[in-house]
Amino acid sequence: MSRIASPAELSPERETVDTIIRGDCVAALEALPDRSVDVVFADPPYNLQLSGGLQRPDQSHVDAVDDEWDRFASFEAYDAFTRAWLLACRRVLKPTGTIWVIGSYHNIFRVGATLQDLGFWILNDVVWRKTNPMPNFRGRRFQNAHETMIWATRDRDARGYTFNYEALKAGNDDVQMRSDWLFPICTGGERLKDENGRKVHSTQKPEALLARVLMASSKPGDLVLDPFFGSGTTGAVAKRLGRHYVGIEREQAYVDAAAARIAAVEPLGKAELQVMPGKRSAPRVAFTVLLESGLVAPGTVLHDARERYAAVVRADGTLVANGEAGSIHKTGARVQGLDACNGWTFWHFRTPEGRLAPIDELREVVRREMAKAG
Amino acid sequence: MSRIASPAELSPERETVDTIIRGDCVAALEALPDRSVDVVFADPPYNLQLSGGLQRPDQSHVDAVDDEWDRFASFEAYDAFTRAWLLACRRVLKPTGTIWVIGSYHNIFRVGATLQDLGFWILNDVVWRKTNPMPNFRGRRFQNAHETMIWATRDRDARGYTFNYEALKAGNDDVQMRSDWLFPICTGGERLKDENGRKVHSTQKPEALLARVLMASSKPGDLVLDPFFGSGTTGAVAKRLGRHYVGIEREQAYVDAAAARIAAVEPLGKAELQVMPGKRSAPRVAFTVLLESGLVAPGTVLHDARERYAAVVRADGTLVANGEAGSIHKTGARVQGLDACNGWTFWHFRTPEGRLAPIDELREVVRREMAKAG
DNA sequence: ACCCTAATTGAATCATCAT
DNA sequence: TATGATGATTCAATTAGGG
Repeated sequence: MSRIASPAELSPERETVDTIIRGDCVAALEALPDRSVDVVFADPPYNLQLSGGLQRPDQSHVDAVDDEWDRFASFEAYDAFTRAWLLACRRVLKPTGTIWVIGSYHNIFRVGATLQDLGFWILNDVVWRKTNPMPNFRGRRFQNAHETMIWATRDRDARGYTFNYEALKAGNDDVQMRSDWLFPICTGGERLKDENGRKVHSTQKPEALLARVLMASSKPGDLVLDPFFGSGTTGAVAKRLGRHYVGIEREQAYVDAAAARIAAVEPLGKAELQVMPGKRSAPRVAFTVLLESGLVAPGTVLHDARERYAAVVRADGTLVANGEAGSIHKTGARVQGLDACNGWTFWHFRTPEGRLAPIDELREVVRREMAKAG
Repeated sequence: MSRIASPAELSPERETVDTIIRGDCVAALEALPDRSVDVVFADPPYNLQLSGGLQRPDQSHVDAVDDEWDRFASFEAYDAFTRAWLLACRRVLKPTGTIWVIGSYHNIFRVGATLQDLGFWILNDVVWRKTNPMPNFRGRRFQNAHETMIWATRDRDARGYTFNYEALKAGNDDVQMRSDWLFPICTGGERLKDENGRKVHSTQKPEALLARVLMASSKPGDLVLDPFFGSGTTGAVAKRLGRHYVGIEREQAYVDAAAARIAAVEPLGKAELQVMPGKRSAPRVAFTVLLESGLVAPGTVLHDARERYAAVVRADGTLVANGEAGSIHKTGARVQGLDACNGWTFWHFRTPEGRLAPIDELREVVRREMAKAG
């Protein structure tokens, strides 16, 4: 199922979808065409000031020294590395695409500032609260019980990015999804182990986290890029949710583990993957269509829900209230003394049973008719 | 009780304790001696970049932060401002002192990176989760339900900073305090209002938040500095908790309001200066969590208790019945022809033993898991 | 005094399409 | 690219007011 490739085999002209590219992230990204990716999910290394030392953008090793100048130099090197991979991701991101980056306080502030400097526009920071974080053993700090994700568009004025607001709300007891998410860390059967029972990757992310990220910000069939693929959680969840993926990973051991893992994933069926659409994506229906189809007769009197206002429907699809005519929206706004109004939900008609119902219900009737007719 | 001073009256030699200094933060800090402050709590301007107005769905106007003090020409200008006040704070901070800075995604990444650049050493980032955040009115993003605080020492190898680990743990059901805190925003009687009933300051912080900050990272008698004093929450809480304070504030109106507020504060007796337990989080479980955690698989068919109705679970956390999708509650209501329905108790799944059980049982499983995180 | 409903409000980077 | 029309969109808490 998932192909493994080295950068040399790939070019923007060749198919890279559902592939793990082995190699350095910036170099490997050259194999991807401009503006081809819908969502980037990145879990970059933050081996900052730690025993492992720091890598330059060219992956050469920086000697860890505790001098003042070196500390500065180290942050600079990390920033340069961050700039390089973020710029490469930005090139391959569609104008309507979004990027997620996850990190901890060691690196997330530098990543966030760099994102802003490069022109990305932050939509949210989202906190992953861990149900079962590692305790603080020394008792010298608060238990580090969360990580931070930044969600951003490519550009400040980006329009048309995917956010499945309605579906998230419907799955969240009908209240909108907040910026703090609670999930367990990755343990148990989900955690990849090698033949000696040791964990394959030190920071394997839980699939539940990626599932919410991808359900929120992508559509079935979208292309998801993970430039630090690691154990392949992004690929596994993308495949299960009917999204395409490209993963980039330097270490052969991770590549192999991820490929095997993804191969075992069974994608969900089309029906289960349908995302609940919001009204925004529904076809537009003009008020005149209700008249033309006989659902509303000229001369009908419409009211607001509490019958404080009234208006009469004219044959041309306008409403008249207090002697002035206008669209359902304009008239609704005018009678209330407001700037704007959604006439579809404001104006009500009386049903045969005597109930007062919004004309939006009639629009729904029309939409169902339209759907049947194709 | 609290003295108000202009910088000209002050010098490092004169006593500045329990004083509000009116003036620019960097200039006013020159009045303070080197290494004299135990804790800095800073709530700098967030550099919100609001383009236009915002209306609620009912067309009422959202009173946004449009204060002059929050306007910066560019990220560069904001960074220069941040460097300047952080450097000034660093000079007056004791080698054993710590600094807190609060912000949102608009500014906190730049603040955090600057802290690191200047040599501060981050101990934790702490998330303030709001019980009652403002909604996202247009449904284009996640509800912005938290702010971030960074807690840092003056230097990388700082020793001897105050962290009342045992006291915090004792007040937290004997488990160590996590990095995610839950508090309501500042409203009601605590919120300072002017004679017209309008809020005095657009971003007044809750006293509970400051109380936990100061109880965690300071001792009675310590000196707490707030370089952006605003309505004086830091001073009020410091006085109540038996800490000394210095506040710096540019605007006379804020200075006056803060002075009056602090004057009315009654300090607690020594015996009462114990940690207050945090409010436990309200256990809300989204249906999507059952999917994300694998307790329910997409495609599962749910029934009511008597199997008169059926619905299919989709990956986005919605149910489909008779071709229409919606939340567990909405769908349960629709199939019964009712206005409302508790989907958790209405919809049932078949257990491995063949028993029909409400999905509420699965929610209980998740709740037990989540309870660990508060 | 009490209950129920309505109104108000909070650090917010909050639309899209046709012309 | 700018303008105007259409029409999509809110949660928790407190406070005020009516009965």
